[in-house]
Amino acid sequence: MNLKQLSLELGLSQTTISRALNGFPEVSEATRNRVQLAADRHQYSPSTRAKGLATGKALAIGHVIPVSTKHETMNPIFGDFIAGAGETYSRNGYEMLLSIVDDQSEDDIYRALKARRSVDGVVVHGPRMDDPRIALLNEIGLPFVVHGRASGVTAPYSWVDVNNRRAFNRAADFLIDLGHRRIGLINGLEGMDFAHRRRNGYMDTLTANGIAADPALMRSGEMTEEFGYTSTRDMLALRDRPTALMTSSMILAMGTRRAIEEAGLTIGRDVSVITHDDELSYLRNGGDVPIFTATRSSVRDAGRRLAEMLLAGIANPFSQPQTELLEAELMVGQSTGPAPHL
Amino acid sequence: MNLKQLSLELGLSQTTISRALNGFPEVSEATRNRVQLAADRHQYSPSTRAKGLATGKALAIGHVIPVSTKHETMNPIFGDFIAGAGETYSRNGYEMLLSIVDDQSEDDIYRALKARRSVDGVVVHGPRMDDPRIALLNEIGLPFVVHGRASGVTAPYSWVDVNNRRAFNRAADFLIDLGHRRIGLINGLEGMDFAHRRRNGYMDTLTANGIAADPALMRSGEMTEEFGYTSTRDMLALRDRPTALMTSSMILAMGTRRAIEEAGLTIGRDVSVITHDDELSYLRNGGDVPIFTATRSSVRDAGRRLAEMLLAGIANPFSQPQTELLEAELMVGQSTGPAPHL
DNA sequence: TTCATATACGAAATCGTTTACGTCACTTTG
DNA sequence: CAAAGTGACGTAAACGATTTCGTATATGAA
Repeated sequence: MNLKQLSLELGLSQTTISRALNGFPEVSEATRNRVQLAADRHQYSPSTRAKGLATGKALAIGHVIPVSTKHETMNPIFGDFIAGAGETYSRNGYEMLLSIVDDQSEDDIYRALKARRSVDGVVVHGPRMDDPRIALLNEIGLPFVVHGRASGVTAPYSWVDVNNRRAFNRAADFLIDLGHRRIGLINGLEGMDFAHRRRNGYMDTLTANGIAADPALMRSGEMTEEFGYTSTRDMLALRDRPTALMTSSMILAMGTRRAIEEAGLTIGRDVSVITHDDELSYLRNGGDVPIFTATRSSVRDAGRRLAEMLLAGIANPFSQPQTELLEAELMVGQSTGPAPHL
Repeated sequence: MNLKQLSLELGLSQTTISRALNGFPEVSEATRNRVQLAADRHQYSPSTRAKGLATGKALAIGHVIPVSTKHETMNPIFGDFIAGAGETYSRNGYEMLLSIVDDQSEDDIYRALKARRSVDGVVVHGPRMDDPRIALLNEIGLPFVVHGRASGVTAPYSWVDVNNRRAFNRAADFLIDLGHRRIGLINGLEGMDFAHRRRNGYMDTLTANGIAADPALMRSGEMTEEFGYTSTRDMLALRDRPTALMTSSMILAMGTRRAIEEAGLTIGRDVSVITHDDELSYLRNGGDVPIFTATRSSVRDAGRRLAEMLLAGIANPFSQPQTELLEAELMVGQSTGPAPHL
């Protein structure tokens, strides 16, 4: 069913029908009702393509998901993030376009999305330090919001981020208050901006408390269970082993737990663990009492906020870049306790 | 840059340019090169919307991701699955449209996708038993392939699935060969078709070996770590506790491990565990030697195959429904051993 | 030379909307 | 009562491609 067919059936012009359905004032309530009824009856809904052509808007947002070519790893937070964003999109009549792309050829994708005019804006996932994508998107003039930030990029841009530094400050503080002095960090890949900020938060707090950061206690890599496991296992094998560990994700923390238990130690007693928790729907951190003490911030919520910000920016093209810094809560769970006397 | 601008610059008609770029024969090689060069120079790529309008194809595939309204849970395999499918799409010039939708209002989404003509076909995720979506899609005439199957649906339809029944047959057989008789099952939600098939595989093998299935040893629910944990904890508290457990996902298995270790038992000695492993990129089941003995089948690969099947079906509208049954490998890891004498 | 046949290109319709202008029949106003 | 609004609707031109017919020139055959 299309406009022409409807217009024939109703004996009205396509113009009137279009206006009636889009809520324009220059159409009487009587005919508007008549049109609406007929449209419902035939389940008419305008062709996105034709509408897009006519209006010049795509009514779609692009998400470009980088997949590491080396390990083919896809960030597990991604699912929940787009679940949040998708909510906002559909509420506003937008569609979501997904591009999976290896992190080599990202540039081309953004250019192509712009050239083909298939989206009105994009979300930048997994920003790295000095991320070149921000300059690129500014240059080609495609509206965007970054999930996270890119240290080193001076140009203004819109972003939604968790206060990673503060979160890891507080986590480290919490451990130090419990008497820990040997605190390890198992972090995401070094080039990722969030990992950089978390490490800074961790190191600053250590330094502020007169603790020298020990490179042997700092690991960064792809955030898999396996990496959490091997990192923890190696650190626990040190003669001067850590009494506490901070990890950047629940999945890393699960690997950490495996290594701790395999070493015959008890989590929360022999080794304390604090993890960052993105509140992934399938990885809930326990019920009433969290399993892991964690810095918690919902990535799904971040998706919602970011989508709203992007849509607002598109609706109002001359607005200034917006930013939003989400604070993580520190949830005390069963995985932390006073430092043991070794 | 659009066709008209290019045509003005080159002194050719839009027709010729379109034909040159789309590889039609009625254009001389000389002008084809000239056009190609100019197009490259200006980074011209045709507007998806205009092209779609003109050709009647959307060059896009829709993925409708159901999110359980009750628990807001999103299936963790989803990310890797679309990573696989996305590869195929971009290789064939297709885009991927994502709709996140609560499992109530799925019908409307399919109808809307059809009415708005925004996709050429859709992927059905998470089929349930007697899933009504298959009849719906057949009725409205939108090409589709199901990831999984729907027991009870008699109409033919295309699908790609893992041989869940066989996988759980083999896993149960393996445990029985090791001497286990009390074998628990921690499965996905009862209504999900895959869960049904896995349970059948499990029960058949038990029955075939003269073991009565015990309802106390069978659990099904949302496949979270938490559910794996509580299920295992409860089963281990039984006076006649299981010596082996089968779980439907790595994440469940991690919860299972937590409960086993918390109970002071050792995995692979006191309690054996076999899990199904979808080879999620961030949840690799160990390195050379798998952590968990597992029935393994790559969901990313399934995504690739399914996307190919769907595109083929769209290219050839009168073809018969295709099906593909992927076999899972049994990988022996460290989580299984001979049944202990209780 | 003439007619058929490629070869290489162009004009214009088409896809399904939106939207800038008309238009026409009634008020309303001075 | 004529001019000026106003309310309700229609005409036709976009939007940016593809595609169906043409058409002009060159080539070959009769």
